[in-house]
Amino acid sequence: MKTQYCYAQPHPAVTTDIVVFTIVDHTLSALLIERRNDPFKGHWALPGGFVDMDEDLETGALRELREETGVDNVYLEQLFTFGAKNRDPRERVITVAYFALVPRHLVAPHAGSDATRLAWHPIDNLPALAFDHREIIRVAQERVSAKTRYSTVALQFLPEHFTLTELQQVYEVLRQESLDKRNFRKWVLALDCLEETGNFRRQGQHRPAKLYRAKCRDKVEFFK
Amino acid sequence: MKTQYCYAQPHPAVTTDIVVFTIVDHTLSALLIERRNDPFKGHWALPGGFVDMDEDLETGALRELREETGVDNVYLEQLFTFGAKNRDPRERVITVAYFALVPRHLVAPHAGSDATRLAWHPIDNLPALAFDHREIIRVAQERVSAKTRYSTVALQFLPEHFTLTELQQVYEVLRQESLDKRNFRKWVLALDCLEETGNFRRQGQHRPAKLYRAKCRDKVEFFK
DNA sequence: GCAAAAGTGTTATCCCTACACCCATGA
DNA sequence: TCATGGGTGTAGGGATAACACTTTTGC
Repeated sequence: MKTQYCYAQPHPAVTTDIVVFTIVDHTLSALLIERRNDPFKGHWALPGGFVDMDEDLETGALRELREETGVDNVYLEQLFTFGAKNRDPRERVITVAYFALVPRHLVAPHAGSDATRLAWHPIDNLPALAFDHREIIRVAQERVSAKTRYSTVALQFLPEHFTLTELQQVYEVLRQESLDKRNFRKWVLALDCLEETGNFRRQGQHRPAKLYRAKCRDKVEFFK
Repeated sequence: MKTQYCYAQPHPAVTTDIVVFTIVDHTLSALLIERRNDPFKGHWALPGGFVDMDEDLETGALRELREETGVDNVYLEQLFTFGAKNRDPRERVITVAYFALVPRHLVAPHAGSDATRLAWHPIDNLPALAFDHREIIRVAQERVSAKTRYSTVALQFLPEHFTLTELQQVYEVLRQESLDKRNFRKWVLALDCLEETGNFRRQGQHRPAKLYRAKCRDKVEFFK
């Protein structure tokens, strides 16, 4: 006999979905999984899945991320909860959406055990998406862009050591505008969140760049 | 035979809880209901309840608010989803928290049909609260305070017509600091969100105050 | 006429913006 | 020596912050 879970009142299913952002080739990109089953078979979707009864929401999101993409140890923040009554054709599903920011090259996403396809997609050229995932990505992008204006989230896109030019490029991608190099450096150094590592990156036939590190990595600070 | 709702996988219960804020006597206050049943019988709690299967989340929050407090037609915004695995001793309950901002005196909250007690409580002097509702209120307060810095949410605490002094008091309560009258007026008028009604409020033995109105009530705008 | 809150401008300071050239390296 | 990106300072303008007195009313 099949196990059943019964309640006096109807209960919705609850999932987490995670918008994993990174920057690929100067473009904000999201990590998507190709669905192998209906509904939306063949469409791309956000990593995510059902919340276990004995895990917190954020723990569930991290677990899904690890299981489905191999991505681990990243910045994660709750985004919004999407619960339109018909957003899933099967049953009532409420999803608590998160976004994660990861440094490109530092994480090597790989499909989970069911060997689904996994790929980075530039957010301004997304394929057909399952459910309301396009809307979720849109909201996530807005949130991340907004947060670059009053916090240090942008650092989460970079590995431990980075140059100021790399950091500036992150800001330029997120804010969709080019920034003045001198003003950017003055501003970002005045935040007092960075420190020189003392080392340099030498690449190409030009002057080596100073490497910086966040004074407090994994703590996003607010300013203004 | 009792109706049962059965699923192949365990499902959590999903509720909405609403932090209704207003300003009473120069103090930010939240609307609370005294619980008449266990768990937390006799403690105070946020209005809220289970989401119906055929209503959207925000619709559910508005319905609960109306049913339990009589509050209707107010500014409502999703806050955060709280889903710690043991936050409700009965079963797994995930709550999508909202906050509402209401003009004092304009809404006349009254207890719902079950005649529970209902009262405004200053947020810096809260009674014993049920579940994690104190934490939810804390997060809501932070969010509202933060939003006054870059949006016109503060207008939602006032009725249609108000004086600049009243508006300044709202800002002072939310930002917990006193503001310079001349600078405040210059700043708020420069936002170009207000217009004079042409009428005056005369009260007390002093010069009457010009009444203003939001150019676009019920649209919260961002600036900076 | 007096108490009480409404209303109103100017100045100094700080921050943001615009802008151009020298430096260190590898080929 | 040349090509390439790394690195640096200053001046002007706009926004913010500090600050005090006159106006209108009810009693």
